[in-house]
Amino acid sequence: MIRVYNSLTKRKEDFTPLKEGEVRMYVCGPTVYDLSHIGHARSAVAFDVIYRYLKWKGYQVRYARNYTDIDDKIINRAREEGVPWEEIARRYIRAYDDDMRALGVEPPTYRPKATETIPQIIRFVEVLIEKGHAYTVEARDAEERGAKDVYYRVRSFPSYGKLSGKDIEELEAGARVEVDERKEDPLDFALWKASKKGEPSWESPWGRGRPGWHIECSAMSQSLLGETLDIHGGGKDLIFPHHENEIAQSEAATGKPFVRYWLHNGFVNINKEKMSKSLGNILTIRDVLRDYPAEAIRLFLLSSHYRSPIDYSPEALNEAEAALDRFYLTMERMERDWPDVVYKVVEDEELKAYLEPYTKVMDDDFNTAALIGLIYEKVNEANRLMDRASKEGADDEFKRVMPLMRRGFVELGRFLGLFYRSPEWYFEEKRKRISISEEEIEQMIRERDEARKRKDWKRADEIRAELFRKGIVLEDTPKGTVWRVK
RNA sequence: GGCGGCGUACCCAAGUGGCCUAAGGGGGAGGUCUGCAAAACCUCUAUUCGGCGGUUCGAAUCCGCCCGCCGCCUCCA
Repeated sequence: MIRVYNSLTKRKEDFTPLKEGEVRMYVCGPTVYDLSHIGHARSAVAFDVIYRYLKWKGYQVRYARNYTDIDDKIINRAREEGVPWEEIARRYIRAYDDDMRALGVEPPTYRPKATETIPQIIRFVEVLIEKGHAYTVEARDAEERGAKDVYYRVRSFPSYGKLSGKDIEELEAGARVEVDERKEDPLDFALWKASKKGEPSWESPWGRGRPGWHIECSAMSQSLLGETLDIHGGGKDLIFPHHENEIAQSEAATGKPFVRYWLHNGFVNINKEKMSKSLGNILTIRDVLRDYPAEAIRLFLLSSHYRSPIDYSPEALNEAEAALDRFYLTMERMERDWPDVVYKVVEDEELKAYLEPYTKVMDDDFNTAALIGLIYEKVNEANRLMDRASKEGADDEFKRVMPLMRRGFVELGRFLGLFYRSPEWYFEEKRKRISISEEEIEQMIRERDEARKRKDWKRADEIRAELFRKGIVLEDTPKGTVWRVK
């Protein structure tokens, strides 16, 4: 039984999807007006693991993650650059997709765009008006005469505030939004905005206009996944007002519960501070990808629980990379030194029993941090067993356990998106980061071997030190000298 | 001001009533191996979980107060 922390009830609950064996999940994707940062990566990776884990557990999962491709920020950006807004949206959707691919994030089942959901959005707004949850007002500065804005009537939804724990009266009192006399209530939010001159617009019953931000998620999730979702995710900062408003829209329109389990991921901080444009400490996914292997970034992100804040630092990424090296070094040793043992086929039942402790921590609110801890205990154990076997020979227990371990790593890696490569592939990738050629390295190693044969330790150590400066580590093994990237 | 979260070793980070006399990674000290290293392994590095009280047979885990940090309340992953 999977248990999840539900932001709505603020408790961990047993996870039972509405329809047995099927999970419908929706996660708020990016507004595509700029390159995505490491915080977007965290959200995407966290829900990627949840998605994969649910599938791995045997659920049939339908997962939607949207692109908000129409928004003030996109329009502003287009204006600044003097290009059509569509171009901005297209450019950053592509950039986001590239980043996700680099990070090994699986594409969701559906990737809807707001601009491709306009008819559903319009229909949704109409329903809200029909049911008395929305009203139109005369638009200001509209391009088209007589065009209307549509607002959601927050007071018409009694449980408004149930997700964010906010009290409508207190929100009212502390409202920082500028007063707009056309609105019945300062808290009312836009469902549809009449477009101004030069803005993108669509035909609607209220004249040419464009959708508000919150409505697109309600409309997209409903049209793709139905009226009640099992899981809805996003960053913690979306709880209010975005997700609160989604609930108000969807539940007012359908009369049914919108979401069974609300999941929210924590932030990536830099020096304990939230990343923000104003602080100028935004770190794009690309920035980080330039300095570290994508898998190390994933390991860093998954080494903390998804709800906790994590602090980004070069040291933290270096540690993640070192830990990954350790894993692949061990895997390499297993496959290279004990091929007859580790590749032995393991029975499904046996594997299942072996993985039990691992799935137990994942079942507990997707605790990837604890899982990674367990994996590294096994890395240690694998090395210990191999140390012993190489001295005393491989006994039956060794032959039984080693294939399970190898297979276990691979299996767990399937939903973590980690530990799934061959060691050759992993180290090959690291080699791309160094400037010295393999021929040069081999040449220097041969030279060093000569020196070693002469017992010219001084010269041998010089060569080793020189390679080290170039990012190459040498290891003298009984089978000869091997090298790898630092 | 309202709402929410966090504070575990030198650093990162699990654990949230008894498997904890507290995982895992990094770092440090010593050792095995080695020409010396590296890698790997072994031992050590929190009798203690921000502080003070309380509940309990039993608390890092529950409750209260205090201290410190952070987020949301406006666009935001």
